[in-house]
Amino acid sequence: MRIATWNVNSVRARLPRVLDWLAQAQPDVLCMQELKCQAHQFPLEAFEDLGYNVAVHGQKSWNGVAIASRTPLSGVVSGIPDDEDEQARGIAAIAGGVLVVNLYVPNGQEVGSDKYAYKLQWLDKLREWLGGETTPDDDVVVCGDFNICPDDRDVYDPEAWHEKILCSTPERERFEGLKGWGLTDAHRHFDQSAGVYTWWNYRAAMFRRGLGLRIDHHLVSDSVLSRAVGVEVDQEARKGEKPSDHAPVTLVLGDAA
DNA sequence: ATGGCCATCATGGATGGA
Repeated sequence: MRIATWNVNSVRARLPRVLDWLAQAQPDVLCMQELKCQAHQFPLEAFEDLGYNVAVHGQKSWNGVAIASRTPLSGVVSGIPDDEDEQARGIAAIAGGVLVVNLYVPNGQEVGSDKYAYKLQWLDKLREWLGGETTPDDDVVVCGDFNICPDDRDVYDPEAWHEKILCSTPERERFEGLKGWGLTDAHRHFDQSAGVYTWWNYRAAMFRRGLGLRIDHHLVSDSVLSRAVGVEVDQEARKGEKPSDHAPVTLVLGDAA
């Protein structure tokens, strides 16, 4: 089973790239973030034509998340972590027996800003929501665009980013808190090395120069980790015409025991 | 060379992204 996450930066602007990637990579599940459209604007038929069932949580202009799955989705929940949140940043569903939680964590803009406070509060609420929804004894994958570099190995220039947005200690503490609840950063489990990135700024030829950040993650429960074979970042998808600024990241699971 | 982009809504330029 392959569970991918990809911040597509507009599903409508990116549709040909996303469909090409789906046809080629053949994930069982694709979690998308930054749809930048309402649910009724989502190009549903194109996904269904490729054999995917889709659950969409959208909003006008910004944010928006969706889960596409080859097997039917059940128990779809949106409005994560908070029903009152007007921003469409979380959707969860059971796919192939696994609870898949797809997140687009707020960016935070700048440490100390109102948006930064919202980000930290959002992450605190997420932790509460998870505890109320499931337990780490279940098959759980919490994935998406976390907008957090867990440690300095995930940053092309740690000095320049020291305590900056995406790298500040309070953000990293929230990430560690999710791990403390009972989840494991799947990529880091398999690869201790520095310099594996999932996002590269469009500006300044950052991708060509290999200067990026690792901010898209799979946090998995122990039962999922025991089935995991590896995590793949598809840098090819960041090349070519009209790419997203994020690469798709795929958690690969072996056959269920 | 430390700056370079891109999408949305709208139809110029502000806003947001990370």
